[in-house]
Amino acid sequence: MTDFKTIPIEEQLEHIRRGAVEIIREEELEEKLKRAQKTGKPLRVKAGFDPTAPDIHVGHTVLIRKMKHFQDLGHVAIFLIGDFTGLIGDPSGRSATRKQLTKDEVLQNAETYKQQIFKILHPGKTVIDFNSRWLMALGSEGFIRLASHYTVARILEREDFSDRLKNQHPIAMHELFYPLAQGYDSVALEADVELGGTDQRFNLLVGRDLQREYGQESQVVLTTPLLEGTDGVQKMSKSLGNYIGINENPKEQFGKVMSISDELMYRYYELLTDIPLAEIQTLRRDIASGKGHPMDVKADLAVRIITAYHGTAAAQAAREEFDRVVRKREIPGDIETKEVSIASGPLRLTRLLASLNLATSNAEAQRLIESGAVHMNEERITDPKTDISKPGEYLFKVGKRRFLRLLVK
RNA sequence: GGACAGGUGGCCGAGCGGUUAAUGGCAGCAGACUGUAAAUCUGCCGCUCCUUGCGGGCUACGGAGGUUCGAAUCCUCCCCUGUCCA
Repeated sequence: MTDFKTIPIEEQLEHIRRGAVEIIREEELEEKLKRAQKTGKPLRVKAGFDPTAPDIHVGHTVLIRKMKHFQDLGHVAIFLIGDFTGLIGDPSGRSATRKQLTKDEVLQNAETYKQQIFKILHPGKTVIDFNSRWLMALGSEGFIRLASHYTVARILEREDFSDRLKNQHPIAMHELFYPLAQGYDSVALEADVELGGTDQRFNLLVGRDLQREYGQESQVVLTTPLLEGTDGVQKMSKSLGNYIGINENPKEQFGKVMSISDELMYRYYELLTDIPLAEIQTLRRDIASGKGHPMDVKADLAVRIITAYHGTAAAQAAREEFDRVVRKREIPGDIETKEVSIASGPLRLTRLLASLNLATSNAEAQRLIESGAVHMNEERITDPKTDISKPGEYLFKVGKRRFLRLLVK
């Protein structure tokens, strides 16, 4: 078995560096790796996650895949669920305080996490922990004592805080404690390395300082980029609706990957696959010279991503379905069928579309019809006053990708 | 505690007594085109009713009242945020 005890340090570093934005400090990492090799003791690599959002999208996987890289080298990955920090909640804004999670909900969310992250991580090599274990035990006295290890000026250095201060936006007291709590996690776990998105840089660095304060060797900090969402501009997030969920069905995932811009796909290649960087460069060159076709390259990317979560067969099927429905504008293989009765009189199409969830409201249905988006039995409907008055089987198509078979009785 | 500045549609951000469901941008949806749900261009973008009309009704500019024929726009009180002073 090859792992950190035998793999040359330089090779390990190379593996770790891929996709990393910053490693603070690389010399320290090298030292830690050398020591691990000498003592046979693996590094403890920690990354924290929010307990309230166990819906993982491929943006999160950039970080999780980095954990996997460490695991591949034989190190220990600690998947830390921030149930304590999540308990306090981060209102940031005037909306209602985030609801507190019960112990049961946290455990349930942890299960959901496992079910998703183990598509990437090795279950046997992953430690899952909860920060309430030690942060709860601190008590208010311990918390204030913890706070004495850091100064206000240093906390306010955080860009996000100083910006808000400058722009006259609110900063709640408890927000100042977040970096401290997170930093203390590293102390409690005696972490050698902490991974986080670039937005976490400050918090990760606080961990280094606190470890030193508590007489430990400082962790190495490795930041990963925040992946742009399908819009190509903003970071991927569920609330912006520009995400690709790893639990989504393959067809949906395929479409979403195909919807990213040609430029963005190289970034996805780099951060969401393990294809060597040199090969990605070749793909780019081939497309620029006309030797390769961006659509095919993008479809390959989609297949690779989907294979990881649903297997090869499902990925291929998704590709074929996409070819059929989107490229050739044909009818998809399996269409949902619903039934409706006209016993009480003819049905106005607009209302029907809304009730079938093919449109969000009657008004929306009318707009769709007026813009030529609605097809019934392969014929475009242009009259918003259309009624369905005869029984039979109808095939509805709304836009390019919403299909429904309707049995009218 | 005092003085001042703010709170507008999913977000950002105009409007500051009347064709204002509210300019513009982003996001979203649709159509055309295509090499894909890329790019580009165009249209739409609160809900609802019908006799589908530059139609009717309802809801909307932090909250509650008030002034006015008429308010997001003026007044009063309250809530929230920030700045400065104490």
